[in-house]
Amino acid sequence: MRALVVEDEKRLAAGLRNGLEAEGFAVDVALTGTDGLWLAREESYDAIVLDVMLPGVDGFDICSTLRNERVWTPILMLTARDADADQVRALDTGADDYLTKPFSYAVLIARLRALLRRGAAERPAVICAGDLRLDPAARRIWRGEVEVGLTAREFSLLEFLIRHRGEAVSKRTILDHVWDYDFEGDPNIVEVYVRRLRNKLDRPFGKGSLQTLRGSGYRLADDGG
Amino acid sequence: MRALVVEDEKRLAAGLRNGLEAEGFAVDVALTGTDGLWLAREESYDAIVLDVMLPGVDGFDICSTLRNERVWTPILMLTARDADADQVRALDTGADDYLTKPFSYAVLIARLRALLRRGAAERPAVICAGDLRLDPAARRIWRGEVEVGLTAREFSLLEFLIRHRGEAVSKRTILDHVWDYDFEGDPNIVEVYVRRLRNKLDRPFGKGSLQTLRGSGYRLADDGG
DNA sequence: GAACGGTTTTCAGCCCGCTGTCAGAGCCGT
DNA sequence: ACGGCTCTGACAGCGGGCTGAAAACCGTTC
Repeated sequence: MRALVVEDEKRLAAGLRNGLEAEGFAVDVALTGTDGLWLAREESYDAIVLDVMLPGVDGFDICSTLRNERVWTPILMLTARDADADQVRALDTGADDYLTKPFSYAVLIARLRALLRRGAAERPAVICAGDLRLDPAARRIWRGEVEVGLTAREFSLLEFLIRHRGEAVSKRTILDHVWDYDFEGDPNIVEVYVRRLRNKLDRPFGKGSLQTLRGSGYRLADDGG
Repeated sequence: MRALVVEDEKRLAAGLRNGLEAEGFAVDVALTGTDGLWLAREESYDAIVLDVMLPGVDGFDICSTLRNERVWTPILMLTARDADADQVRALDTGADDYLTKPFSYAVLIARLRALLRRGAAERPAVICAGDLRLDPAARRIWRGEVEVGLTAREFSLLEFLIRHRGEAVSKRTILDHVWDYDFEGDPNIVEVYVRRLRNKLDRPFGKGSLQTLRGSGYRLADDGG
């Protein structure tokens, strides 16, 4: 379990590191908001403990930035005791829980564990193949930073392919999974829809992620093209 | 301070009543899960102590039912020592803390006081999606600064959507949650109500937060439009 | 009980765009 | 050059969703 602590008070930061490490976490500490944001983006943590009061980029900024970038790592915010508004704002900007200072480590750990348990299950992960991103819950697709609109059938097909990225999938398999399993129409429909996906996801971006394996089906490149 | 104790072992129930009353709590005791749930709903407590092992409706059921009904009274669950899974499940179903049997009254009281301190303020009073705000307790809605009046059904629908903001929700799911789960009328009703929400919340403000995902349902933009 | 305002549900018609089909051209391995 | 896949553009039908209105329902008031 890796945790990131973003906290500018050095004493508190050190205390948190010790407390969490004693509980078996691997801990990184960032002393500024900028560093914190950078680490949160670059590394992959199971949880983030975030002080709201930071010089420069504050906790709210970091939190909303991460959420905007679709980073769903569980975030526990540390707020000042008397600032009620902070707590509302913490949850609004996308934090999963908050703790008012001062707090005991026992409580912190308990909350963090609760978050971790909910954590991942909460929202099904977005699936990526290179710079192709698919959010199953929201039913949204991005190629790099631009969102691409797909119809229901196009979405199902892409979802199937991206879940099997890097694998060869036969036309028959696709028909069974994306169309009704008893579909008895023209298998050419798959070619038609592959083409539609290419037109929306590959051609405009100069990519070639959706490969034809003549005689044995199709494959979505696992690096997204 | 009013506390509810839900516990079927009479000796333990009596002990808890004495211990808590000695600490200045006004205590109600329920000996069955059904009674406990009923009391928790009807009365207003500052804390609930809930045994997981109950004949009939058990502690988990009570807890999740209450949370679903948006009753956020702090809940302390009493679990069996060796059942690790119970403790996880306790927190997952929405309990705020748990205690393994056997326990000392001193610890119970201490934990309970800790819960009370965090207490009700814990849960966000309002849910937001961008500049769309919903106050579940007060049953009020604002778009930006202006309050919008909704009927009961409109409110339920919006509440459901805003709790799933950013996610695609199918018409069937909506029917199950906003209408009776066994609703057998015309699903067109959802379209009708979506339209009413749009007329009240989007159109007058030049927004388009309530999107149609043809073939797969609706989605409330998580930035509110 | 009758009248009434508001809410909820049903209904029928319309529209648009998704879906699946097809025929012809293109491509590839043999 | 040939035969089988695959690609491509066009097209017609269908059905999902939208809309306005009317009917059923429900709680209130007289």
